Amino acid sequence: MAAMGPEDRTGTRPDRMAAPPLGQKACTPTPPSTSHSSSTPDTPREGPGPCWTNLPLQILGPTMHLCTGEAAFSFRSPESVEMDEIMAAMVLTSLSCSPGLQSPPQTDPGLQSPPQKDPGLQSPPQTDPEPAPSSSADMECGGGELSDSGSSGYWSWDHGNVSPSPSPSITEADGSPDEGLQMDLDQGEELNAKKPKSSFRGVYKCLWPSCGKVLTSSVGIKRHIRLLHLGSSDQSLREEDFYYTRICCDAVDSASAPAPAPPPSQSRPQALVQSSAPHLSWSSCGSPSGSGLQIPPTHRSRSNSSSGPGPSRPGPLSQSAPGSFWQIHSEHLYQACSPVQVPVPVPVGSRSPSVHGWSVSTSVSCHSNPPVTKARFRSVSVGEQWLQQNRLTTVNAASPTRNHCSYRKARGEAKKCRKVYGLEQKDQWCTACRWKKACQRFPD
DNA sequence: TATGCCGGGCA
DNA sequence: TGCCCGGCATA
Ligand SMILES: [Zn+2]
Repeated sequence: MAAMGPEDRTGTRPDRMAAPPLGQKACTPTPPSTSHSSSTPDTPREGPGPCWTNLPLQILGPTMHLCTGEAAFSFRSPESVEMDEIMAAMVLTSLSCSPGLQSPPQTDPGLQSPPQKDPGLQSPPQTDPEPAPSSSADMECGGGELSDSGSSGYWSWDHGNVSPSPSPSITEADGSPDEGLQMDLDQGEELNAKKPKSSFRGVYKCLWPSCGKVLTSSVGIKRHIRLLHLGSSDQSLREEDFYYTRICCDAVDSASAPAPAPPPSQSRPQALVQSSAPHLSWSSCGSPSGSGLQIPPTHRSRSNSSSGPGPSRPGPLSQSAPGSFWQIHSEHLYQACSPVQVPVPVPVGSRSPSVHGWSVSTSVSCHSNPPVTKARFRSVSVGEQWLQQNRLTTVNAASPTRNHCSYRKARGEAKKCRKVYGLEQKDQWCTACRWKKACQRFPD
């Protein structure tokens, strides 16, 4: 599944991606993933200019983001920044959802220019809405890093959330995942509730931190945001867009799926994500989790809220866990058998390996003492000896610790009486051999 | 299949 | 306790 997820998405994405020429959308998705992979250093590959900007942002911090491309933004006055944000938001909204929603006047130009839009968006708006959540989200997705992306995702929501819906919005679909993540993080409940609704296909979700309200109409959601969250202010009018997301069935599904995954990711997942694909970003998160492979065995402690996801993760865990299990098993094994001395592996019970170890410790040593010569001298005594020794050995072995390990010694290479003398000369055999016991004359 | 032995039974 | 053998594991 997991694997599929990412790929599929990528596959699907292309269309979408292509559709929105804007770097934005493309960016949103990618950044997260990349960010994960290369935490800081990498400057993203330059392909999608804007997108990459996000990366730096994460690292730098909310305000900084702008920068990748242009430090200038950082310097800007808050107001200007806000303006930018608004602009960006407008553009995004227009692109993603409905051109009609708000006519972003010139936004378009601004948007297209990759550098600006990201920066603008992220800086101000973010802080308000979901500072904390984003972080949490990050955690889940795959690594702390993601969280940053999450924040970016925040923004992404604009583009991203998009609903696959019929036409235009397609591009947005990419972004949707982000939202899903955040949402999950912040409000897992809400998501659940929403999903059903989302099934519709075009649902607008309120992104306000504590609010998960879902409305079917953009107007309604805006109204909701404006009235309940923003209050009535000039900015509020425009920022509404920032606080709601459009969700499509697809988006929802994907989002839901991924959500679980994220938790597991943490350390390794990132790698996966990266490898998998840039676009994956969120979706990738899901997939990775799905793949689960690596994940985080030990650390995952925080799987976040993810009480649920954690368990699901077994996949990954399983692997990681497996490792631990292995050790455990091995240890147990040793305990069981080795207690005595020889490291001979438990398996011994069955066969060969044990030979050296235990033979040495127990029986063999004993026999070695009584030189062959003696044995030859007389069989009778030998018989007794054999019995005694045999008993002794058993006793020693048994009492001490290893009961089990009643392994059979592996057959020694040395020729025994039987072989040496053959059936014909059975008389020549040592008593033990005659009795079908361990040969004393030719001990291993 | 032959060999080596354990485990068990019998006297 | 001594002797023998069934049966298993291994080569
Ligand atoms: Zn012998």
